[in-house]
Amino acid sequence: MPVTIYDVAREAGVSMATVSRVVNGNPNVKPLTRKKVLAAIERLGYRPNAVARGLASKKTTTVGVIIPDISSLFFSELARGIEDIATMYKYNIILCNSDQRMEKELQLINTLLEKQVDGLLFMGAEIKEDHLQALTSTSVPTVLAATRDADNALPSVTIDHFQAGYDATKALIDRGHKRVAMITGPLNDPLSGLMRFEGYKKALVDAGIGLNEDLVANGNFFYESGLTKTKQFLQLSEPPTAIFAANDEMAIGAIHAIQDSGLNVPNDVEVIGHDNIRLVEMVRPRLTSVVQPMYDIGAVAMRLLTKYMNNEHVEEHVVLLPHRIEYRESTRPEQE
Amino acid sequence: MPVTIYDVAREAGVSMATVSRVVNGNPNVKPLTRKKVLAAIERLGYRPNAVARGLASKKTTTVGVIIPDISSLFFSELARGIEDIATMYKYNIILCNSDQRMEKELQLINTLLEKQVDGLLFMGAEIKEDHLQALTSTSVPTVLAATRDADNALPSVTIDHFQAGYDATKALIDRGHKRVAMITGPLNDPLSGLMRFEGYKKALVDAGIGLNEDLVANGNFFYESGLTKTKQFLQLSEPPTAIFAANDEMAIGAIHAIQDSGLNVPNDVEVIGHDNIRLVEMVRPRLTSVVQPMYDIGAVAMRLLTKYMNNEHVEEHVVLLPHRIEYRESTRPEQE
DNA sequence: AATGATTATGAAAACCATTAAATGGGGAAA
DNA sequence: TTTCCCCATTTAATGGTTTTCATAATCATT
Repeated sequence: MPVTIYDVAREAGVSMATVSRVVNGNPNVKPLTRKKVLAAIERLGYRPNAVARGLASKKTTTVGVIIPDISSLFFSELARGIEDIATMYKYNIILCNSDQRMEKELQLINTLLEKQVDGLLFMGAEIKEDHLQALTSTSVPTVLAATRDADNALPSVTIDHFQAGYDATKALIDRGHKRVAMITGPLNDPLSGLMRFEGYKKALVDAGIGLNEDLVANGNFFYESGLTKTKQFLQLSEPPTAIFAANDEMAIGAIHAIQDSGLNVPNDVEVIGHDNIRLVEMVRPRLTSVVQPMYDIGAVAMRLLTKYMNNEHVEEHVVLLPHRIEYRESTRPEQE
Repeated sequence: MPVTIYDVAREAGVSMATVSRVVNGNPNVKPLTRKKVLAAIERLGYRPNAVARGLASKKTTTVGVIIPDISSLFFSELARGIEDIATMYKYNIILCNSDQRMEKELQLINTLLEKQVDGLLFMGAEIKEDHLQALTSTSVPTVLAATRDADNALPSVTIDHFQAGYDATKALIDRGHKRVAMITGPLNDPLSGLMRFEGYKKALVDAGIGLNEDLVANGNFFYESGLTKTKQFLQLSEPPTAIFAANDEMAIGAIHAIQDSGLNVPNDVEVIGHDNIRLVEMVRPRLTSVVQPMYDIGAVAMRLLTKYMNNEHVEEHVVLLPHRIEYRESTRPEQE
């Protein structure tokens, strides 16, 4: 029923190979022939079948994207970066939510490979041996975005989370704080969880303050957890005067907990978040945050993937993007 | 190089047809044969090629999703609903951002049809003649999510935006307000823009108040626009005592503008937003908002699409989901 | 044991393109 | 004129499945 390349060939009085050349912009076609073919295509309303093309050419111009949760402010921004660059290079995206469940992740990798994607972009928390095995069981190139495997076996694009945690903590210490609390992410998340926390600890030690267990709480990256953990902090006999939260949602929860207990941000407690999601501008006081360039991470990761898919040479397969702190009103202007 | 169904057939000593049956769960296979085939598959590490399958079966178990902007809080939630149900029915999603640019939308429709998607899920603002033409140039079923065409020619899933605008406005009027302002969306957006505004006007008229042009501002759905439009409202000689914003981001901007000018929400000005995105819980005061069930819209739209793809009977192709107002602290407790 | 009804299996034709190799025609060089 | 080369085009093979149709095997009935 649908129009095939064969129909066009007959209509134009040429072979299907010639039609194929015209469709694919091959220059070896006489202008007159091209015109005839184009006319036939127009007349018949021919639309090339990408599935057949994929089978014949072994290329689908499609990449698989495995993401924990597209409805997250953080990942949706990343996804946008991925998709924009993909579009730029004429790829489409098959998007899959994993909820960071390993079995789902493995199953998705498999499904995407069955679908013959030209490349794979993976976002998640921890990369286990099973992941590596699944991803290397094939020649399909893979790039990790905002994620890294322990041995750097796979190409990845991230920021330096240890340094980010260090910087945020040090910024608070430099403002004269001795009691700097941290609301961490889940510590089984090696980068956003563990590394930021390690950076925090190192900054404390370097400043001669040392770690106070009472001032550390494990959050889960959600607003609620920032709220409740901070309430607990405020009930300490010596509550913190500054809080670093491992992401912005928790930081905003922290701010509200502080405000709800009658205290002022930043005068009583200063707060720094992490990621600099769009939300930080939409709260009062606006949130000081470590800028993790989500869009760029996605974009760079996708760009890197295109290089692998084209067999271009890649000089450095572990990319670290710069971060910085964007100061807003949840911290006081720096002391001179 | 990769293992094909033929390799498995040889290894197992059967024909490819039998292997195909085993792989696809066809019951007409002797248990012993099935076992042999399964063993061969395991031994060879066979992974079915979905592209070849798609060519042969004319089904790709993939649906195309055209969305204005995946990084938007609103649409990413919708997308999650879509993806969850898609997964449930064993479909994958090709996700494309349109930025609501018509030429891009049309081009994406075409690309997705080339890729032989089994169905199409479209989100956007206005559905023009060109869209309808592109979408009906094919037998691939399409469902509109959070979008509707003027003639209801296409299946769609939305809420009643007129009624939603009416209800929000009436809620404010019922609280005794005479000067109820509205920050609308772009009025070329028929539902979120125009319809909500129409509902607002009707509620005013029904209450015998009538439209006051000074109390209407056209926003663009972004935080900034809520902020600036509200500042303008507050400079009027008779500023509004209540504001209905066509979405939550603008409503939060409105709250901040009010607070920044030293006034109190809700005591001086009450504010109602629209959509009930996750953000509404993360501001102080928390925002009263018209609940538009984004996740459900996505989920229901996808479910509807599966019915069309399976040629199941559909009783009603224009689905209206219920909405309601979730009251929080940006409005005062209702008068008895 | 013959018959018919099921069930299990195989052979081969789609599916719709790409692509490598073959072909034919035209022009230039010998 | 013959030979060689180049360009445009065609022929035919290929990609990995599903699916139809035919055949073979099994089983229950009589």
